[in-house]
Amino acid sequence: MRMSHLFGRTLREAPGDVELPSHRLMLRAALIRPLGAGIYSLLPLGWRVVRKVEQIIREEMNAIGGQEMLMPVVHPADIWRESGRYESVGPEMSRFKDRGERDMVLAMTHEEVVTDLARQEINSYRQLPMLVYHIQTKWRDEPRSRGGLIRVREFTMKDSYSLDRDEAGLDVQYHNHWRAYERIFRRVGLDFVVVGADTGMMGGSASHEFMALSPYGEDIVLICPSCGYADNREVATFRREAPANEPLLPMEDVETPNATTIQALADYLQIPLAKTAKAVFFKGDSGRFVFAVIRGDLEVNETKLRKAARETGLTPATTEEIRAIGAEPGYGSPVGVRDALVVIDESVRDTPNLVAGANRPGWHTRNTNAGRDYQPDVVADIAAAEAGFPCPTCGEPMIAERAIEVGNIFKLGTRYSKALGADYLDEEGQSHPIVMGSYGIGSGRVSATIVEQHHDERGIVWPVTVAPYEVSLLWIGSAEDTAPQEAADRLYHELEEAGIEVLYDDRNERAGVKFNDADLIGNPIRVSVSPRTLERGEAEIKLRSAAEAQFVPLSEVVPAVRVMLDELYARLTGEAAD
RNA sequence: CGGGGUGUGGCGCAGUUGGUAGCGCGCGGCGUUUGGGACGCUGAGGUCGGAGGUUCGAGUCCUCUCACCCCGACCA
Repeated sequence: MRMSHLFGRTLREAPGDVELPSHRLMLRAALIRPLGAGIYSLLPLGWRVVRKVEQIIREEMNAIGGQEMLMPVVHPADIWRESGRYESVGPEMSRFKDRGERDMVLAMTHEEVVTDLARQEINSYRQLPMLVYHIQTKWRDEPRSRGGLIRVREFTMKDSYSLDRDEAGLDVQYHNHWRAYERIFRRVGLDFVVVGADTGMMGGSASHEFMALSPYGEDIVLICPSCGYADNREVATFRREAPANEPLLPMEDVETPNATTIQALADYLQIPLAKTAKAVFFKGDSGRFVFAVIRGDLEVNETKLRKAARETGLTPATTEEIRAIGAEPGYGSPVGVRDALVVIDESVRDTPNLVAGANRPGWHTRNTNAGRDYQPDVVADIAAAEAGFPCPTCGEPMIAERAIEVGNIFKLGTRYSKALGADYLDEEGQSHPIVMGSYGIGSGRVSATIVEQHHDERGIVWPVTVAPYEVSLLWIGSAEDTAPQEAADRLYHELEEAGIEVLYDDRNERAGVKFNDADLIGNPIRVSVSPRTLERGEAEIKLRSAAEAQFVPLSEVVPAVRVMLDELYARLTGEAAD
């Protein structure tokens, strides 16, 4: 490709309001352009990257028996009504009516369509197991898109769906995907961890997320450096201390003016945070008031609380709602509240004589004890794990890292097949629901995440497997002296004939412009010729990732580039590798 | 949805107490240059996000509105 004809110009300066490195660089390097909030065009260079990512995904999905297909982006609302998600999914799903006043939706995922297909096509255990996938546009009207291609509203995702007769079959497909995903992310050059995750709106029994570590990640993962335990913070647990063994003391009210926070309370009474009980109030989607109690030194994890309370969602309660159940903001206590689901953390069950609120302003109560003074409706782990907390499996301190979710795998089970009636007949002629799994990778997000992990102050440093082109070729010198251009033209044709992808900067620009653009775009190998190199009949070859260049005779450029490319590819695809 | 911020030429920005819009980069032409974002001359390009209002006069003041960005809520 000649840069003089390339659609899309590099930008010397990025728009002032973009923050993420990947967002800045992808704009500057002419990979993407915004159309609206969370909606992007992929320019030719960006599209090449995404297509390479998708091709790697395709190869690995095919390798585990996946069959590629394509399902529609516009769905009749009916199949979403059948699964129950037409009602349960909120405004992130966009709905509209067609000219016949029929309810339609824009696809945010494709479980319903696959299940609909499965009930038509699959009748017998003889047809199972099956694995289908597609790479298709999704629309999710996110309340807040941000960060370039990391979090967008319109995006492209590879989603695969496994169909099996039983859990054992699902386990195999789940494991196959796990392995395939590891190969995919290794091949595109991502540094990642696999963590246990919440199953969220998908339902289902198990889920893992593939997390690329990045300071700009939106998720937090807890990792144990000692034993390898890793979980999304939403579900991460930690080893609890043994229950304290001390006699239960009688309750006693104590005046605590202005002690509306746990810290103020502990300071005022001169006690550790761990001797206080903190009340946190929520209103559940069901309309129920959820009264969570946790020890003062811990924080409530809303995902865990949501599960413990069996709510689909929680919102912080208002002052009026809190007073309506007989509690008092800042001085809340589970003792004596009414019309509320009381959920206590294990820490509250296991720590006697906690100081809690007295449900009246300015007063707390000493020596409250769950079970004696009030009956919790649920005792559960609702505590957020933090960096430094002991690992649940080995007890060593864990670390917390920010990460970007680049892939996930879900065991759906029979949630959708039961709802839509996707059954098969077994050897005895008995009907059973198909056991399903779903597995996603966002190709645009993967591309942006690669940039997050592979850039320097000059621009992007693409892993060779996903670079827009393998080689940036350029000539420098004056336009009058045609020797460098002619040499570069010859190299361009030689490289292309050798099957090497070349982005040829044939523009009549100064050296600085060409070098800076080459660095910005970040193709892994740069080949340049100039009057200086031509004096010795040589070209300069430089790795984007290296500081030093080497010089080779013009006739050796193609084989030299070939060798360097082979090494770069081997590093990412070879089993051994660094 | 809450909080904060920004909208002035393609990009980055300036614009005073309200007085008829400017700078850098980029873009076209000519010339000089040519190994890390050159220089000179010249030229094109803006209903100042939109609507309404105050005023003799609004980029500037007021009201409403739209878009985008950041934080949070939210989220396969």
